[in-house]
Amino acid sequence: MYSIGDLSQLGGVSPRMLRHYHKLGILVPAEVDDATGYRRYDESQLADLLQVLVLKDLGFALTDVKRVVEGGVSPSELRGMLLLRRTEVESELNETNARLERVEAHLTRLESQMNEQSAPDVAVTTKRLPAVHLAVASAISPSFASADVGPVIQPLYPQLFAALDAAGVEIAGPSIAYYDDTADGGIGVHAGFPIDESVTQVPGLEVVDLPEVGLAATAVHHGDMSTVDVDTVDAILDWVHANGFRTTGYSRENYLDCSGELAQWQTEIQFPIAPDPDR
Amino acid sequence: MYSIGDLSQLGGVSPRMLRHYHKLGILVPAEVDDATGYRRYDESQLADLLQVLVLKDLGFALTDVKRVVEGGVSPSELRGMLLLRRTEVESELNETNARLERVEAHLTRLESQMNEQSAPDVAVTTKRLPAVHLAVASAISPSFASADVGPVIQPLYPQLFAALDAAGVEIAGPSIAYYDDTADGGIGVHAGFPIDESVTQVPGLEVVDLPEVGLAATAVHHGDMSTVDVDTVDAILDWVHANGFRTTGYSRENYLDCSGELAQWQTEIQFPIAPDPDR
DNA sequence: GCTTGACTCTGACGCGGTGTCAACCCGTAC
DNA sequence: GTACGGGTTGACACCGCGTCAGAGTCAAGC
Repeated sequence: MYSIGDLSQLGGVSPRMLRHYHKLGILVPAEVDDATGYRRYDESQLADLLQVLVLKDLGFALTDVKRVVEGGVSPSELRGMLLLRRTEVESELNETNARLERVEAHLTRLESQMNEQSAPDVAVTTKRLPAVHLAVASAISPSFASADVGPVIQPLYPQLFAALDAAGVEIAGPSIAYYDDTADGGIGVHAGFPIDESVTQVPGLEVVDLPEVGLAATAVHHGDMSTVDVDTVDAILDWVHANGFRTTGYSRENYLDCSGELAQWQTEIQFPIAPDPDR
Repeated sequence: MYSIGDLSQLGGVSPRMLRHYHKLGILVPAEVDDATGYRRYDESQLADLLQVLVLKDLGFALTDVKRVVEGGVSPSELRGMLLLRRTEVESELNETNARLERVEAHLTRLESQMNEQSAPDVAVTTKRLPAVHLAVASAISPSFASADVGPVIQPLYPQLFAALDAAGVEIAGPSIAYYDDTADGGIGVHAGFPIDESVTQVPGLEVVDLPEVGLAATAVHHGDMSTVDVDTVDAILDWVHANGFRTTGYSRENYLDCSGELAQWQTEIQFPIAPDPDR
C-alpha cells in the first residue's frame, strides 16, 4: 500500500495530479479511508500509473488515456490511435521546424539590418487597391521577366497617347500596367491610363474596370525598370512569404513618376495577397 | 478606415481576437465610436496587425508581442529575444522528435505483439524492494556479462553454505546476488543469503544490510542464467526506457527457485529505477 | 418609414493540464 | 500542548481562442 505521497514520489508526479487522475477516474485509489479521505494505492497501481504516464508522454489527452487504461480499447483500435497520433506528431514536427526556420530567418534579417546601420532599401507596405477605370492597350510577352516585358510594353505608350489624344479623352492619373495569362501560355501585358468614369469607349483602345483588390503588398521601385525583378519584386515576395501571406495574382504597376530621367522614375509594384492558410 | 470585420478578413484573424488585442492594448483601434462602441481601424493599422501576427507566428506570447509592437524593445533586445526563442524552439523540436520516436516504437511493438498472437514472454513489473539483512561472499568479475559473472559467482555458494553451516546460522530466504563497481574498474559480485536480523557476524562472510529500493523494475528469468542477458535483462531495460525511466544502479538477483533442474530455475532480476528527468 | 439581414457590441464560459494557495484535519514526536 | 509533516477539499490562475447569448446598429430594399 502506498500513500499519495509515496506514489507521487515513485512516479515522479505531483500529488495534485494523482488527485486529478482520481477525480477523472483515470487512476482510482484501491482504498479511500471513509473517515479521513486519505487515498491508499495498491502496489499494482504503480504499474497503472506508469502506463498513464507513458501514454501521456506519447501526447495523448487524458480522456484518451482514460479509455485505454480502462481497457475499453482493442489492440487494433489502439493501433489506429497510435497511427493517428503519429501523423499528428509528424505535422507538429513540421510546424515546429518551419517555425524554427522563420525564427532564424527573422534573426539573420535583423542582424544584417543592425550591421548595415541602414534602413531597408525597399519599404514594403500593404494597402487596399481601389477599383480603377482604364483605357488600355495590350500586347503579349513570352514571360513575366522584366527583360521580356520591357520591349513589349514600351511601344504601347505611343499607341495610348495617340488614341487618347485622337479621342479627346483626358488622362486622369498616372499610368497603370497589369498582367494576365493568355490561352497559349504567354503573358498578357496591359498598359493603360485612368480615365473618367463617364468615358466607356475609346477608339483603338479597350476600356476596362480593374476590380478593387482587398489587400496588396506594395513597394516603390526607384529608377530603371530593368532592375525591378531583383531590386523590388524579390523584396516584396520575400516580405509576403515572411509575413505569412501568399500572392493571389500578377502584380500591377503604378507609374507614379516617370516624367524625368529614367533614374528618377518611381513605380509602385503592387501584388494582391491573402493570408496563407498553410501559414 | 476599416471596420473590425474588414480588418479581420484582411488579416485572417477572428474579430474576437481583434477585440482581445484591443483589450490587451496590443492593437488599439484608431477610433472608437462613443455612442456605439464600434471600433474603427486606420489603414496603417493593418501593418501593425501583420507585425503582431508575424511575432505570434514565431511563437512569442502576447505579452512579448505587446512589448515589441509598443516599441519598448531595442533591436539588440529583440535579437536576444529571438535567440532565446530559437533555443526554445530547438528544444521543442527535439522533444517532438523524441515523442515521434516513442510513438513509432510503441507502434512497432504493438504490431509485432499483434502478429505474434502471443503475450509478451517477459512480464516486467515494478515493485519496492525491501531492505534485507544478508551474509555475503564476494568476488570480482571483469564485466557484467553473464558469461563472465557465471564462473565467478558459482564458487561463492559452496563458500556460503560452508560458512553458514559452520556458524550455525539459519538461511532465512532465497539467495540474493548484487553487484557494484570496484576501484580498479572491475565488477564486484556479491552472493548472499538473508539471515536473521539478530545475527551481526558470520566468520568468513560479510554481513551487510542492503537498503530498501523505492522503485525497481523486475522480471522473472526462467532457466539457465547464461541466457539472462538476452532473455530478460534486455527486456527489462527496454521496458525501463520505453516507460520513461532510467536505471539507477546495478541489478539485484533473487534466486526464487533453484532447487531442481537448471531449466526449472526461476530468478527474479531487479533493477532500481527512477523517473528519467530527460523524459 | 419599416423590415430584414448582416454586422457589432459586451460579457461570460469552456477547454486542458498544471501550479499554487488557503483553510482545515490527522497523527506523531518533543 | 504544540509544532511539524503529512493528508484533505476547494478555488483561482494561466493562455489563446472558440462560441454563445442578448442587445444594439447599420444599410439596403420595400
